Amino acid sequence: MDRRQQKTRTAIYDALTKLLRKRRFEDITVQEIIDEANIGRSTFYSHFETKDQLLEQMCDEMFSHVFSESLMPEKSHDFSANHEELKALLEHILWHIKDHEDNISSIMHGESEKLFTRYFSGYLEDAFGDMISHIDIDVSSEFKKQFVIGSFINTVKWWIGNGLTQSPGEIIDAYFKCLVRK
Amino acid sequence: MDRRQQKTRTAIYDALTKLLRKRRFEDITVQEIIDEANIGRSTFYSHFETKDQLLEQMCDEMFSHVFSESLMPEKSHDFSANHEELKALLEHILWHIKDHEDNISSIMHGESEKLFTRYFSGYLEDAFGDMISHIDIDVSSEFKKQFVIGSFINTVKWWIGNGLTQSPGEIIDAYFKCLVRK
DNA sequence: CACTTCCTGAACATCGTGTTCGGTAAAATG
DNA sequence: CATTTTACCGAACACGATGTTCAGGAAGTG
Repeated sequence: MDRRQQKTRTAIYDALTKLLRKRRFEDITVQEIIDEANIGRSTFYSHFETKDQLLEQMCDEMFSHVFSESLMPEKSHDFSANHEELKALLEHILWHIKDHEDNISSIMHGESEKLFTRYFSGYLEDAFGDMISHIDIDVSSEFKKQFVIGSFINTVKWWIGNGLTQSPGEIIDAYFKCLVRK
Repeated sequence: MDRRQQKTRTAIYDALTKLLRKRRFEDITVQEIIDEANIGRSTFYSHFETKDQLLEQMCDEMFSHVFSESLMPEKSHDFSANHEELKALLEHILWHIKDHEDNISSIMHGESEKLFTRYFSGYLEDAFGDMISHIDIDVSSEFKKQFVIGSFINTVKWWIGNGLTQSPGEIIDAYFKCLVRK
């Protein structure tokens, strides 16, 4: 790919990231992004059709980094071993989130938060998949799924909202303590 | 208050409610609301400064209905009695939500969903208050609060998103089964 | 019947969006 | 190198939504 394209692309990403630290996405103007990135107006529109598309592509890229590097565990037939692997996997994801703290925190306001939830939720359905079926509670599996995944995402959002104060390990421990109640 | 004011006010509310059934709040135009309400442009702006203010006031009114009629239980010193009262209170709220199904469902998209969460969360902090301190898990009380309230709101959102298929009683039962794991 | 308050709607200024296009600079090609 | 292709630039433009203003008409009040 042309170097020039790369340059403007990252200039735009960097500009948006910087602006997102100060205000919500919906309050940021295309012109501001253009000025911050120091590019021409038509250049912006030759790269992205709209401001929303920019956000989506930027998130796509970021989340694929966060999640793709977190490989799914091999599924053994031993449930408790699986359970430990799941905890390790989730903790691993939290570490990745911590790595991208700067970008993720700024995205977690306004409309863009929903993108996060959607991505995360899709990913977790796979991760939690058969763990959920092993939970022995007398409620529909749909409800179980909603409860387990929803409360996990919530917890992560809460963690991010508080500036990632605790360590990933602490969060995972606390979450499973609340969920499993051994 | 002047009857005319009342009329235009409810005309505006009704118009917005109707439009919200079809698209998200952020995609609705002031002019559309005006046309749907069949009022003059300047009339709208003499009642509300902006579109957002309209939404906020409308939600204020609705949520105060939903929650104000749900009185807090008297706090006894018997925890398990308190617990039953809490379940009854929560079920009561869900019934109120069901009553306002039409309005609430349309509000639960886009930015307005956050208003719901904020209101609900504030209300639940009171409701769950001392119940949370009685849960014996070795995690910080902040975390407990986040987990309990967050997962409840999630559940309710999920319920609403699915068209309030189950009965309030079923939802409360399922929620407490997952939470308490007796 | 006065008198006050509210509604009306056209006209206007303002702002953000997205497009167009002739010109310039920088890569790629051979 | 010389040539061709490609990306960037930015001013100008059309468009649509927002919010304000104001003079005149309609509806409540006493």
